[in-house]
Amino acid sequence: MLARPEPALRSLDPGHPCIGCGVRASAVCGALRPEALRDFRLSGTAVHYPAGATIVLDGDFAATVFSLTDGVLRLSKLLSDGRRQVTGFLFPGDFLGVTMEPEHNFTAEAVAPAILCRFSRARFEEFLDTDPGLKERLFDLAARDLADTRQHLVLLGQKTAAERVASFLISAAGRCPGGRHGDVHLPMSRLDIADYLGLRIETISRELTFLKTSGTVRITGRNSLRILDLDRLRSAAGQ
Amino acid sequence: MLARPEPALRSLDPGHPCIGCGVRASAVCGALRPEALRDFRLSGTAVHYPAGATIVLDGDFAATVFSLTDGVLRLSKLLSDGRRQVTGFLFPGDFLGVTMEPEHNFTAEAVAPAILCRFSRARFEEFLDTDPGLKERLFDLAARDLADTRQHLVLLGQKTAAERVASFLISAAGRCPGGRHGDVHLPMSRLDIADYLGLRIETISRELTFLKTSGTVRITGRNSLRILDLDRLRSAAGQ
DNA sequence: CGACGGATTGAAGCACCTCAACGGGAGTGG
DNA sequence: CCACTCCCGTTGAGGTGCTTCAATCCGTCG
Repeated sequence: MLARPEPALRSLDPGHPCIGCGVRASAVCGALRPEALRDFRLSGTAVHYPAGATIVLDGDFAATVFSLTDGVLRLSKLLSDGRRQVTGFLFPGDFLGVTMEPEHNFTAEAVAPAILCRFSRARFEEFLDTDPGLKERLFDLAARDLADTRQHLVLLGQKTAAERVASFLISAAGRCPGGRHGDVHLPMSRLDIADYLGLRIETISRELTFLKTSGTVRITGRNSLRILDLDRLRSAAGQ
Repeated sequence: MLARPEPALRSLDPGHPCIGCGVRASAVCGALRPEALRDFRLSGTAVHYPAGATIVLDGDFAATVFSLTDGVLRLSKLLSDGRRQVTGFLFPGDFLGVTMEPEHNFTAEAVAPAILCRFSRARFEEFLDTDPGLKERLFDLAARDLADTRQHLVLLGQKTAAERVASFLISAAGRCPGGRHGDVHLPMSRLDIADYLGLRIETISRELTFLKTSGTVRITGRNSLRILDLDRLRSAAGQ
């Protein structure tokens, strides 16, 4: 079960509802044959969520799974007293519910207005049985998710505030859409970043201004910055 | 792909090499039919490691996968300057290499003398294709692993030292073998615990003595303790 | 323009770390 | 059997990195 190459994207009927989907190649759907994709798409419906909306709640029965086609989601877990750990962010092409567990084990909320392709889980499982490639794709996604989460453990358990912020910017540059020429778009708030990195918003702010004054980055807006010195940022990230 | 009940363990030939394996029911092998199990077992060999031995290294090509039949393993990731994050511990019945990725993404070392059942990955993948139950079992294991790791994120990102130690003891009581009547066996060193919890050994020590003086636990040995007040420990764990 | 919410900056506090000394059980050699 | 040693764990005292609390800034929207 080696990571296999992206399946070639075959041509679709002009009228196919997935024809305009910008994430078809990278999303799980990309693993499907065109014929299967039609059935697949017909079994799912596009749903819109405004910024701040909750898509699934931690502990909810997982009656549905989603493919994110547009927007950004924040995944988080809450302690009883309100402390929140953001476990990750989802970007277009990402799948919500990879583990196919009976209950979701995190809360998913829209950071930016989001469009998702929703499937009933029962229906989705039928596709899993029909199309072996889809199952393998899902397994690969879970494996990658696990590797990313372990890296996140290292960050939270061992890294300093400066290293956490630098690491975050590097991974954001790689994952957020629009990461050309060192331009990084940060759709989430400082509080989201803080809860993701296990820090306070003031610390995020201080570390960002330090990176700014040291000439490592240029803050180009509330939700955007440009990496000026990637080498320095990498060494600041502590590996 | 709901978590399915343990497959009933069918009777084995008296001469079968797996007949005496104490973890057959709970390990991945439990998903196999007796006929398949025989072939399976013949393709794997039992290997012994002394305490402290390295089984796999982070980044190593994953030519083999393992099922742990006896002992305890420590999984960890290293930063370049030597800081170490222990991402988890493996106990008898656990599988090493669930994600079937081309490279291991953590180092696995024996905390206590360990016996593992080793399989070539290529051979193991053949079994995956033959026995659909095995593949599902592996997926379920990966899903549980991911859920555990996310819970660990919450611990490292949000919890205080006292909460981390209490949480650790509770989960150790559930996972370590021999956890009757509140007796908890801690096969790993204080340093291992510290690196698992993102703390220093001195802090572990201080929190344990606090739990002792508050009457929550009784330290019965260097590697063992007894939980006297589980309710108090639970509330100390912060959920 | 004024008000609001998110972000930044500053000053003081504290949780955990660092450094250092001590203790105690296991193994070894006499 | 005891004495020695080593290693791991514990305890203490002082330091620091991040937090907490509070004030200010700034872009957005009415």
